[in-house]
Amino acid sequence: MKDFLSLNSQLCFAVYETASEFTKLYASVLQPFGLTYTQYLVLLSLWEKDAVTMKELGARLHLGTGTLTPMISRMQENGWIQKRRSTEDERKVFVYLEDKARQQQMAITQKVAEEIQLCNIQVEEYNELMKRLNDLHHKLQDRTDHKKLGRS
Amino acid sequence: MKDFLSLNSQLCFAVYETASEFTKLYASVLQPFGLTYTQYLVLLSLWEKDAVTMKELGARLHLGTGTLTPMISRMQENGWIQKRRSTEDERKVFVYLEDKARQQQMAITQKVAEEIQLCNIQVEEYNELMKRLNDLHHKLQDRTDHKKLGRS
DNA sequence: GTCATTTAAATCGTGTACGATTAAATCGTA
DNA sequence: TACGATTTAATCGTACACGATTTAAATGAC
Repeated sequence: MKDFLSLNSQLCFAVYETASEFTKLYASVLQPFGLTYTQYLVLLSLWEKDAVTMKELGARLHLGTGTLTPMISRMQENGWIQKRRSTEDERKVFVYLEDKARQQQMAITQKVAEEIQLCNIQVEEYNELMKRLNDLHHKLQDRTDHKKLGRS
Repeated sequence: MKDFLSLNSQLCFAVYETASEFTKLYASVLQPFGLTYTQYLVLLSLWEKDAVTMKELGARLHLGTGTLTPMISRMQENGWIQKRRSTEDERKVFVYLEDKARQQQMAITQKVAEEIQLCNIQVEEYNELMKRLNDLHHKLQDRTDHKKLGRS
């Protein structure tokens, strides 16, 4: 049990600190553009696939409406995106990129790339870390899936 | 640049999603105890070293007073810890574990261990992930250090 | 065709998170 | 020893993040 406590607390801190350092790096790059890290994730998602509903966007980012609704409103106020209620099904709200977001994509990506390069992260490391994160991610998800199905 | 955009967005999502899934796992275990994930990190830190100042606690958790002060107050209201201003130097505020926190350490750790075991995470994976996270963590920090010193 | 159910967003309350500012105590040094 | 600089917390404003509730629209069973 003592082993577990120690290993566990190390992992808790590692995940927590690394994620927050990571976020801060991006935040510092994004600030001049008037973007937060989460808003940047929204743009990343929309650059891949535009014109999605709040529900789909929330699913992609694993965010509920309690987080998404006010954030998307702010992004609309800042001219990054547009929200429009569907006429077909008035429950749905679609989100669209504004020109500003398309025009600045390269500039933002460029600045992020420059900052990342300062860290000297090798592609191998990049991929290995991502693999490890995704493995953990899937194990965490499988666990909840098993629970929902009445444990495996 | 296109390569970078794709790799970068994958890593952004991987870090973000994994950290939030990870946090949610702990949150679900901790909720019956009336603890949040961050409050649990405070306990982990104090179980290792009790009777520290707000400043030291903030340094250990990489949290500023804007986050820490209200959180520590809540934890005091809930009987986990005690805050006492130093008589030697009245600028300093020391944080102490309450009996409740010591008494429940095993029960909390046990519940967390049970939940983690459901994920079938191997020790090798555990260590490898931690190594990768810490490597990234250090590279992120070195980068800011270089900047402060007028770039390397 | 009506009404219960389901679906999609918005809203609310609580709790992080962070940068900037403020306030009080202590320290350094003339 | 006086006083400006530094240190330590607290406070403030903005922005996530999440669970729970609410509201409105669409769907489905009868």
